[in-house]
Amino acid sequence: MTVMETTPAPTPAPARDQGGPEICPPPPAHPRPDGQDHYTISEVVAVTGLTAHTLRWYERIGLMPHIDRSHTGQRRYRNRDLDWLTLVGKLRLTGMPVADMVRYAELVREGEQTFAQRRELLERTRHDVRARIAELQGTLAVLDHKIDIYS
Amino acid sequence: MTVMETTPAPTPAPARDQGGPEICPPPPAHPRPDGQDHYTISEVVAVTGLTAHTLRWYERIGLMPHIDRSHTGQRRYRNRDLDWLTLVGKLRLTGMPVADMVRYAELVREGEQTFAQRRELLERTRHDVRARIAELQGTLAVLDHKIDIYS
DNA sequence: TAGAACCCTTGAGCGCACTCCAAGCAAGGG
DNA sequence: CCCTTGCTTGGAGTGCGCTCAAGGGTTCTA
Repeated sequence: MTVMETTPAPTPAPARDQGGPEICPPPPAHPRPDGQDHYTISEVVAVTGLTAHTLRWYERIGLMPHIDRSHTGQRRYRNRDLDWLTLVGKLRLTGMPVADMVRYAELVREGEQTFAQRRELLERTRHDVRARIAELQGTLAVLDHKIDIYS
Repeated sequence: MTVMETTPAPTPAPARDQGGPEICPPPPAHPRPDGQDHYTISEVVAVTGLTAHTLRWYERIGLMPHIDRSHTGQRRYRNRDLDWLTLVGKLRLTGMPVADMVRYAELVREGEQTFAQRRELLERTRHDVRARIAELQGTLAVLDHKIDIYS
Protein backbone atom coordinates (compact mmCIF):
# COMPACT_ATOMS: atom_id res chain seq x y z
CA MET A 1 0.00 0.00 0.00
CA THR A 2 1.96 2.98 -1.25
CA VAL A 3 -0.08 6.10 -1.36
CA MET A 4 1.80 9.35 -1.47
CA GLU A 5 0.62 12.00 0.93
CA THR A 6 -0.03 14.40 -1.87
CA THR A 7 -1.96 12.10 -4.16
CA PRO A 8 -5.34 13.74 -4.69
CA ALA A 9 -7.29 10.54 -5.26
CA PRO A 10 -6.11 9.49 -8.74
CA THR A 11 -9.20 7.51 -9.61
CA PRO A 12 -10.16 5.51 -6.56
CA ALA A 13 -12.94 7.88 -5.52
CA PRO A 14 -15.66 5.34 -4.92
CA ALA A 15 -18.24 8.05 -4.42
CA ARG A 16 -19.42 7.95 -8.00
CA ASP A 17 -19.47 4.88 -10.17
CA GLN A 18 -19.43 5.56 -13.87
CA GLY A 19 -22.98 5.24 -15.01
CA GLY A 20 -24.69 2.77 -12.75
CA PRO A 21 -28.13 3.72 -11.53
CA GLU A 22 -26.62 4.33 -8.09
CA ILE A 23 -29.26 2.19 -6.47
CA CYS A 24 -26.81 -0.49 -5.48
CA PRO A 25 -28.58 -2.44 -2.73
CA PRO A 26 -25.89 -2.83 -0.11
CA PRO A 27 -22.56 -2.27 -1.85
CA PRO A 28 -20.45 -5.12 -0.46
CA ALA A 29 -19.27 -2.93 2.41
CA HIS A 30 -15.85 -1.39 2.05
CA PRO A 31 -13.18 -3.23 0.10
CA ARG A 32 -11.39 -3.59 3.38
CA PRO A 33 -7.70 -4.28 2.91
CA ASP A 34 -7.52 -7.05 5.46
CA GLY A 35 -9.80 -8.80 7.84
CA GLN A 36 -8.52 -6.73 10.77
CA ASP A 37 -10.62 -3.98 12.21
CA HIS A 38 -7.99 -1.26 11.95
CA TYR A 39 -6.63 0.72 9.07
CA THR A 40 -3.89 3.29 8.61
CA ILE A 41 -4.71 6.71 7.32
CA SER A 42 -3.44 5.85 3.86
CA GLU A 43 -5.73 2.85 3.71
CA VAL A 44 -8.64 5.08 4.59
CA VAL A 45 -7.51 7.49 1.88
CA ALA A 46 -7.65 4.61 -0.56
CA VAL A 47 -11.16 3.52 0.33
CA THR A 48 -12.77 6.92 0.82
CA GLY A 49 -11.07 9.03 -1.83
CA LEU A 50 -10.50 11.74 0.75
CA THR A 51 -6.99 13.04 1.31
CA ALA A 52 -5.08 12.39 4.52
CA HIS A 53 -5.12 16.13 5.08
CA THR A 54 -8.88 16.16 4.95
CA LEU A 55 -9.18 13.22 7.31
CA ARG A 56 -6.99 14.95 9.88
CA TRP A 57 -8.86 18.17 9.38
CA TYR A 58 -12.20 16.41 9.94
CA GLU A 59 -10.80 15.18 13.21
CA ARG A 60 -9.58 18.60 14.26
CA ILE A 61 -12.92 20.26 13.67
CA GLY A 62 -14.77 17.59 15.61
CA LEU A 63 -16.39 15.81 12.72
CA MET A 64 -14.93 12.45 13.69
CA PRO A 65 -15.44 10.30 16.75
CA HIS A 66 -12.34 9.55 18.77
CA ILE A 67 -9.89 7.71 16.56
CA ASP A 68 -7.66 5.08 18.14
CA ARG A 69 -3.91 5.48 17.98
CA SER A 70 -1.12 2.94 17.63
CA HIS A 71 1.55 2.83 20.34
CA THR A 72 3.51 5.32 18.23
CA GLY A 73 0.66 7.77 17.87
CA GLN A 74 -0.50 6.86 14.41
CA ARG A 75 -4.20 6.82 13.65
CA ARG A 76 -5.87 3.44 13.47
CA TYR A 77 -9.30 3.74 11.92
CA ARG A 78 -11.88 1.08 12.56
CA ASN A 79 -14.82 -0.20 10.58
CA ARG A 80 -17.28 2.02 12.40
CA ASP A 81 -15.13 5.02 11.47
CA LEU A 82 -15.29 4.05 7.82
CA ASP A 83 -19.05 3.70 8.10
CA TRP A 84 -19.22 7.13 9.64
CA LEU A 85 -17.12 8.52 6.81
CA THR A 86 -19.48 6.97 4.32
CA LEU A 87 -22.40 8.75 5.94
CA VAL A 88 -20.44 11.99 6.04
CA GLY A 89 -19.71 11.59 2.34
CA LYS A 90 -23.40 11.23 1.62
CA LEU A 91 -24.32 14.24 3.71
CA ARG A 92 -21.52 16.22 2.16
CA LEU A 93 -22.85 15.75 -1.32
CA THR A 94 -26.22 17.01 -0.27
CA GLY A 95 -24.47 20.33 0.23
CA MET A 96 -24.92 20.18 3.99
CA PRO A 97 -22.46 22.61 5.59
CA VAL A 98 -19.62 20.99 7.47
CA ALA A 99 -20.68 22.88 10.57
CA ASP A 100 -24.03 21.07 10.53
CA MET A 101 -22.31 17.73 10.20
CA VAL A 102 -20.16 18.63 13.16
CA ARG A 103 -23.35 19.41 15.07
CA TYR A 104 -24.67 15.98 14.15
CA ALA A 105 -21.43 14.38 15.27
CA GLU A 106 -21.76 16.15 18.61
CA LEU A 107 -25.27 14.82 19.04
CA VAL A 108 -23.99 11.32 18.38
CA ARG A 109 -21.29 11.78 21.01
CA GLU A 110 -23.84 12.99 23.52
CA GLY A 111 -25.55 9.64 23.45
CA GLU A 112 -29.02 8.22 23.20
CA GLN A 113 -30.88 11.15 24.67
CA THR A 114 -30.28 13.09 21.45
CA PHE A 115 -32.17 10.69 19.19
CA ALA A 116 -35.02 13.12 18.66
CA GLN A 117 -32.72 15.98 17.73
CA ARG A 118 -30.79 13.78 15.35
CA ARG A 119 -33.94 12.65 13.63
CA GLU A 120 -35.08 16.23 13.35
CA LEU A 121 -31.79 17.26 11.78
CA LEU A 122 -31.94 14.40 9.31
CA GLU A 123 -35.52 15.23 8.44
CA ARG A 124 -34.65 18.82 7.75
CA THR A 125 -31.83 17.60 5.56
CA ARG A 126 -34.14 15.25 3.73
CA HIS A 127 -36.53 18.10 3.10
CA ASP A 128 -33.69 20.19 1.70
CA VAL A 129 -32.53 17.36 -0.50
CA ARG A 130 -36.00 16.88 -1.90
CA ALA A 131 -36.28 20.58 -2.62
CA ARG A 132 -32.92 20.50 -4.30
CA ILE A 133 -33.92 17.59 -6.50
CA ALA A 134 -37.05 19.47 -7.53
CA GLU A 135 -34.96 22.53 -8.32
CA LEU A 136 -32.59 20.48 -10.42
CA GLN A 137 -35.44 18.91 -12.29
CA GLY A 138 -36.72 22.38 -13.09
CA THR A 139 -33.31 23.28 -14.38
CA LEU A 140 -33.22 20.10 -16.40
CA ALA A 141 -36.37 21.21 -18.17
CA VAL A 142 -34.73 24.51 -19.05
CA LEU A 143 -31.66 22.71 -20.34
CA ASP A 144 -33.76 20.37 -22.44
CA HIS A 145 -35.54 23.35 -23.94
CA LYS A 146 -32.31 25.20 -24.68
CA ILE A 147 -30.71 22.13 -26.20
CA ASP A 148 -33.78 21.67 -28.38
CA ILE A 149 -33.31 25.18 -29.67
CA TYR A 150 -29.71 24.44 -30.61
CA SER A 151 -30.76 21.49 -32.77
CA MET B 1 -38.64 51.93 -5.60
CA THR B 2 -36.50 52.19 -2.49
CA VAL B 3 -34.02 49.41 -2.23
CA MET B 4 -30.98 49.91 -0.07
CA GLU B 5 -27.66 48.90 -1.59
CA THR B 6 -26.98 46.53 1.25
CA THR B 7 -30.31 44.77 1.34
CA PRO B 8 -29.53 41.08 0.84
CA ALA B 9 -32.81 40.15 -0.81
CA PRO B 10 -35.21 40.33 2.15
CA THR B 11 -37.67 37.83 0.78
CA PRO B 12 -38.01 38.48 -2.93
CA ALA B 13 -35.65 35.67 -3.89
CA PRO B 14 -37.81 33.95 -6.47
CA ALA B 15 -35.56 30.93 -6.60
CA ARG B 16 -37.44 28.92 -3.98
CA ASP B 17 -41.06 29.30 -3.02
CA GLN B 18 -41.97 28.03 0.39
CA GLY B 19 -43.42 24.63 -0.20
CA GLY B 20 -44.99 24.60 -3.61
CA PRO B 21 -44.18 21.67 -5.85
CA GLU B 22 -41.83 23.96 -7.78
CA ILE B 23 -43.31 22.85 -11.05
CA CYS B 24 -44.86 26.21 -11.81
CA PRO B 25 -45.61 26.09 -15.55
CA PRO B 26 -44.33 29.40 -16.94
CA PRO B 27 -44.08 31.87 -14.08
CA PRO B 28 -45.65 34.95 -15.72
CA ALA B 29 -42.31 36.21 -16.97
CA HIS B 30 -40.61 38.80 -14.83
CA PRO B 31 -42.79 41.11 -12.80
CA ARG B 32 -41.39 43.94 -14.86
CA PRO B 33 -41.81 47.25 -13.10
CA ASP B 34 -43.02 49.16 -16.10
CA GLY B 35 -43.73 48.58 -19.73
CA GLN B 36 -40.40 50.08 -20.78
CA ASP B 37 -37.52 47.88 -21.84
CA HIS B 38 -34.96 49.28 -19.42
CA TYR B 39 -34.45 48.82 -15.72
CA THR B 40 -32.13 50.30 -13.14
CA ILE B 41 -29.85 48.07 -11.18
CA SER B 42 -32.09 48.19 -8.13
CA GLU B 43 -35.05 47.05 -10.20
CA VAL B 44 -32.98 44.12 -11.38
CA VAL B 45 -32.02 43.42 -7.78
CA ALA B 46 -35.71 43.31 -6.93
CA VAL B 47 -36.63 40.84 -9.65
CA THR B 48 -33.60 38.57 -9.52
CA GLY B 49 -32.81 38.49 -5.81
CA LEU B 50 -29.15 39.09 -6.61
CA THR B 51 -27.35 42.01 -5.00
CA ALA B 52 -26.20 45.04 -6.96
CA HIS B 53 -22.65 44.05 -6.03
CA THR B 54 -23.13 40.68 -7.61
CA LEU B 55 -24.64 42.16 -10.76
CA ARG B 56 -21.66 44.48 -11.19
CA TRP B 57 -19.29 41.67 -10.45
CA TYR B 58 -20.94 39.45 -13.07
CA GLU B 59 -20.33 42.22 -15.55
CA ARG B 60 -16.69 42.61 -14.57
CA ILE B 61 -15.90 38.95 -15.00
CA GLY B 62 -17.53 38.82 -18.41
CA LEU B 63 -20.63 36.90 -17.46
CA MET B 64 -22.96 39.58 -18.82
CA PRO B 65 -23.45 40.86 -22.34
CA HIS B 66 -22.81 44.56 -22.84
CA ILE B 67 -25.19 46.51 -20.62
CA ASP B 68 -26.48 49.84 -21.89
CA ARG B 69 -25.80 52.96 -19.87
CA SER B 70 -27.86 56.08 -19.30
CA HIS B 71 -26.36 59.43 -20.28
CA THR B 72 -24.95 59.65 -16.74
CA GLY B 73 -23.34 56.26 -16.84
CA GLN B 74 -25.90 54.26 -14.92
CA ARG B 75 -26.73 50.77 -16.04
CA ARG B 76 -29.94 50.25 -17.94
CA TYR B 77 -30.76 46.57 -18.11
CA ARG B 78 -33.10 45.33 -20.80
CA ASN B 79 -35.47 42.42 -21.00
CA ARG B 80 -32.95 40.22 -22.75
CA ASP B 81 -30.53 40.89 -19.90
CA LEU B 82 -33.11 39.75 -17.38
CA ASP B 83 -33.71 36.63 -19.45
CA TRP B 84 -30.00 35.98 -19.46
CA LEU B 85 -29.87 36.41 -15.69
CA THR B 86 -32.67 33.91 -15.35
CA LEU B 87 -30.69 31.37 -17.33
CA VAL B 88 -27.58 32.14 -15.30
CA GLY B 89 -29.58 31.60 -12.13
CA LYS B 90 -30.65 28.19 -13.36
CA LEU B 91 -27.15 27.19 -14.35
CA ARG B 92 -25.80 28.50 -11.08
CA LEU B 93 -28.00 26.25 -9.04
CA THR B 94 -26.82 23.25 -10.98
CA GLY B 95 -23.46 23.95 -9.38
CA MET B 96 -21.90 24.91 -12.68
CA PRO B 97 -18.73 26.89 -11.94
CA VAL B 98 -18.93 30.58 -12.77
CA ALA B 99 -15.95 30.15 -15.08
CA ASP B 100 -17.96 27.76 -17.23
CA MET B 101 -20.84 30.18 -17.41
CA VAL B 102 -18.40 32.86 -18.49
CA ARG B 103 -17.23 30.50 -21.20
CA TYR B 104 -20.79 30.06 -22.34
CA ALA B 105 -21.30 33.83 -22.35
CA GLU B 106 -18.21 34.17 -24.54
CA LEU B 107 -19.60 31.64 -26.98
CA VAL B 108 -22.82 33.60 -27.16
CA ARG B 109 -20.88 36.79 -27.89
CA GLU B 110 -18.94 35.05 -30.63
CA GLY B 111 -22.13 34.54 -32.58
CA GLU B 112 -23.90 31.83 -34.48
CA GLN B 113 -20.86 29.82 -35.43
CA THR B 114 -20.60 28.59 -31.85
CA PHE B 115 -23.99 26.89 -31.76
CA ALA B 116 -22.45 23.44 -31.74
CA GLN B 117 -20.10 24.27 -28.89
CA ARG B 118 -22.92 25.78 -26.88
CA ARG B 119 -25.07 22.75 -27.34
CA GLU B 120 -22.19 20.56 -26.31
CA LEU B 121 -21.64 22.57 -23.17
CA LEU B 122 -25.30 22.44 -22.28
CA GLU B 123 -25.41 18.72 -22.92
CA ARG B 124 -22.47 18.16 -20.63
CA THR B 125 -24.22 20.22 -18.02
CA ARG B 126 -27.41 18.25 -18.47
CA HIS B 127 -25.48 15.07 -18.01
CA ASP B 128 -23.95 16.42 -14.81
CA VAL B 129 -27.32 17.52 -13.51
CA ARG B 130 -28.79 14.09 -14.16
CA ALA B 131 -25.90 12.46 -12.36
CA ARG B 132 -26.34 14.86 -9.48
CA ILE B 133 -30.02 14.07 -9.21
CA ALA B 134 -29.21 10.36 -9.13
CA GLU B 135 -26.64 10.99 -6.41
CA LEU B 136 -29.12 12.94 -4.37
CA GLN B 137 -31.70 10.22 -4.73
CA GLY B 138 -29.14 7.76 -3.44
CA THR B 139 -28.55 10.02 -0.48
CA LEU B 140 -32.25 10.33 0.06
CA ALA B 141 -32.44 6.58 0.41
CA VAL B 142 -29.74 6.69 3.07
CA LEU B 143 -31.56 9.46 4.90
CA ASP B 144 -34.83 7.56 4.78
CA HIS B 145 -33.09 4.54 6.22
CA LYS B 146 -31.42 6.54 8.99
CA ILE B 147 -34.65 8.31 9.87
CA ASP B 148 -36.40 4.97 10.05
CA ILE B 149 -33.85 3.83 12.56
CA TYR B 150 -34.50 6.86 14.73
CA SER B 151 -38.23 6.06 14.94
C1' DT C 1 -30.70 74.88 -1.86
C1' DA C 2 -30.49 71.13 1.04
C1' DG C 3 -30.88 66.42 1.97
C1' DA C 4 -32.03 61.80 0.84
C1' DA C 5 -31.82 58.21 -2.21
C1' DC C 6 -29.64 56.17 -5.72
C1' DC C 7 -25.79 55.20 -8.67
C1' DC C 8 -20.67 54.80 -10.06
C1' DT C 9 -15.55 52.77 -9.65
C1' DT C 10 -11.45 50.22 -7.91
C1' DG C 11 -9.68 47.30 -4.88
C1' DA C 12 -9.65 44.85 -0.66
C1' DG C 13 -11.89 41.36 2.45
C1' DC C 14 -14.59 37.29 3.83
C1' DG C 15 -16.38 32.44 4.68
C1' DC C 16 -16.10 27.95 3.32
C1' DA C 17 -13.86 23.70 2.61
C1' DC C 18 -10.16 22.20 2.06
C1' DT C 19 -4.85 22.00 0.93
C1' DC C 20 -0.28 22.50 1.81
C1' DC C 21 4.07 23.49 4.40
C1' DA C 22 7.85 22.82 7.59
C1' DA C 23 9.88 20.27 10.87
C1' DG C 24 10.28 16.17 13.03
C1' DC C 25 9.52 11.13 14.82
C1' DA C 26 9.39 5.87 14.09
C1' DA C 27 10.12 1.57 11.69
C1' DG C 28 12.25 -1.38 8.29
C1' DG C 29 15.89 -2.49 4.68
C1' DG C 30 20.78 -2.42 2.83
C1' DC D 1 24.36 3.76 10.54
C1' DC D 2 21.79 5.86 7.18
C1' DC D 3 18.02 6.18 3.95
C1' DT D 4 13.43 5.94 2.65
C1' DT D 5 8.64 5.76 3.62
C1' DG D 6 4.88 6.97 6.17
C1' DC D 7 3.12 9.23 9.77
C1' DT D 8 2.73 13.34 13.25
C1' DT D 9 1.72 18.48 14.42
C1' DG D 10 0.13 23.58 14.18
C1' DG D 11 -0.49 27.04 11.34
C1' DA D 12 -0.49 29.28 6.90
C1' DG D 13 -2.23 29.36 2.12
C1' DT D 14 -5.66 28.59 -1.82
C1' DG D 15 -9.71 29.03 -4.90
C1' DC D 16 -14.29 30.15 -5.33
C1' DG D 17 -18.12 33.17 -5.19
C1' DC D 18 -19.29 36.70 -3.66
C1' DT D 19 -19.34 41.05 -0.34
C1' DC D 20 -18.02 45.30 1.27
C1' DA D 21 -15.47 49.85 1.83
C1' DA D 22 -14.12 54.31 0.37
C1' DG D 23 -14.84 58.18 -2.07
C1' DG D 24 -17.48 60.44 -5.18
C1' DG D 25 -21.28 61.74 -8.80
C1' DT D 26 -26.43 62.34 -10.06
C1' DT D 27 -31.32 62.92 -9.43
C1' DC D 28 -35.47 63.70 -6.99
C1' DT D 29 -38.39 65.95 -3.49
C1' DA D 30 -39.19 69.59 -0.10
